Order: sequence, then C-alpha cells, then structure tokens
Amino acid sequence: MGLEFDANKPIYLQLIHRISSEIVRGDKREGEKLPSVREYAVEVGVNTNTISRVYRELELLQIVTTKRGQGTFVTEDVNRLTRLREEMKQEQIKQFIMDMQEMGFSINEMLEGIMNNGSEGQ
Amino acid sequence: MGLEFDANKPIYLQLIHRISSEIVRGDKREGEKLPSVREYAVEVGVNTNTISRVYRELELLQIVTTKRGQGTFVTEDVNRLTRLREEMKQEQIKQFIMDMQEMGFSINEMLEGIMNNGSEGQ
DNA sequence: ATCAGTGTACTATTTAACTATAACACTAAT
DNA sequence: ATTAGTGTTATAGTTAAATAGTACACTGAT
Repeated sequence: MGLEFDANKPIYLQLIHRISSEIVRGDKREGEKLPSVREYAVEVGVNTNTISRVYRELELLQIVTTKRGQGTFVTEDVNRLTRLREEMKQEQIKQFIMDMQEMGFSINEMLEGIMNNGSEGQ
Repeated sequence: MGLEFDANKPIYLQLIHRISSEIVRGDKREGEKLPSVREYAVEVGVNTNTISRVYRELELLQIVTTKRGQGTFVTEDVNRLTRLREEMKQEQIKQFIMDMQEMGFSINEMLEGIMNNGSEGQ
C-alpha cells in the first residue's frame, strides 16, 4: 500500500486533514472506530509514531476520543461535528478568496472559474 | 523587518508563491528588477541562501531571468506571464474544488460561500 | 492469570529546510 | 586596475519531521 503525500507538507498534517474530511463528508460517522495505529500505519505506509501523533492531535481538536486499550473513535458529539464541517468550509473558502485576490482575480473570475471547472469534476 | 510565514510550509516555497503572485497581479512588471538576494534576505528576515534558492527556482520556471553581476529580473516574455497567470488561476481553482468535494460540499455550496464571503473581503 | 489488541513513550538515526559565515565569479562604472 | 554591486558556491551547524525498533500500560475476553 502507501497513499500519496505532498512532499512539501508534513505527513501528519495531511493525515489530520484527510481524516477530518472523511468525517465531515459523512464517510466516518459519530462513534465509529478508526483503524488502530498499527493497522493505519501499515495501510498508509508510514510509521506508527506518526499515526499516534495524528490521533493525539485529532483528540485535542475534540474530533476523536481515545479509549486506551480499546481504540480511537470519532466523537459522539454531533454538535462538534456540525461545527467542524462549518469551520472547515469557511476556512477553505476564506483561504481560496485570499489566495485568488492576492493574484489579482476578482470574485466574478472565481465564480466563473468554478462553474467552468465544476461541471466536469462533479 | 521580517514578514510572516506559515510554519508548516517551507519558506522558499512561500516566497516563490509570493513573488509569482506579485508578478501575476501586475505589481511587478515584465523586465522589472527584483531586489538583490542580500537586500531581499534582509527585507524578509531570512538567509541569503534561501533567497538564492528562490531566484534559482523561479528561473527554472522561466518567470525570472538572472544576469550574473547585474541582478534578477522578471522575464520579458509576456506570453510566459500570461500563461503563468492562467496556470496559477486554474491550479488554485482545481485544488479548491478538489478539497471542497473531498469534504462533501457541492458546487453550489462553493459558489454561495464565495458570494457571501466575497462581498466583505472585496 | 493470561493473552491479544489497543494507545503511549523512549531512544537513536536520517533527511530536508534553514541558518551563519565566508569565499568566489561576473558586470558596469570609475 | 580597482571598486561596488550583483549572483553563486561551499562548509558547518541547528531544527523539525519522520523513521525503526523496543518497551510499557491499559482493556476486554478467555
């Protein structure tokens, strides 16, 4: 196995984002168990310590709960997940607009660009 | 001085993006001289070698031309700059759509999100 | 009590980015 | 020829991310 990573960003950050996305889009539901650190490490082809760090940071963000000896689970707190979805959406949009404006593109150019590319990618 | 950097991405990549943006939005014109490596290093508070690396990579991308003994200049090739603008725009949009779809958002949610946030930020 | 499965912790090593410092090489002007 | 300003190169050291390997600690079931 071994998924692909962007060599310019820390793997643990990419994994945090990946898992958060899976939860936000409903691929992983509240209370669902994540793979064990060893299992997930093998699956994505990284070291156990890296996964351990990912789970630890996700717990700080209150996105997962760790039960020692049992595993790591998506939080049961549905409110938290609703907020997370909104936070991630807003952050992504904010960053996109900032980057595009930094390059001198107008809001209209952004909207058009998304409509043109979006029809194929959807 | 010392501008701010995102601690999670290499400084040299952030600078490449920053300079490219300045060129694409017309803040730096074709043929315009960039600051010398030493000057720019002091300005942004990093090491000379880091700026040297930035200029070297920008030259590989054919965005700037280096004239040894004289300095580093934005390319005179206007076609290249036009292409660059389009490339950066498309890349940004593609990445945005991918990230948003990964989180389960629809094209309509993207468009609405941008229209709502854009009015303030514009 | 034992065992399999879980997260946690520690030490040592490697790699890439960045830094500090210094020297080198080219160009234009004097 | 010299000088000031430019990019380039090289060595050495620091830091953070990631790795490998190992051991520890907790839980639930047998």
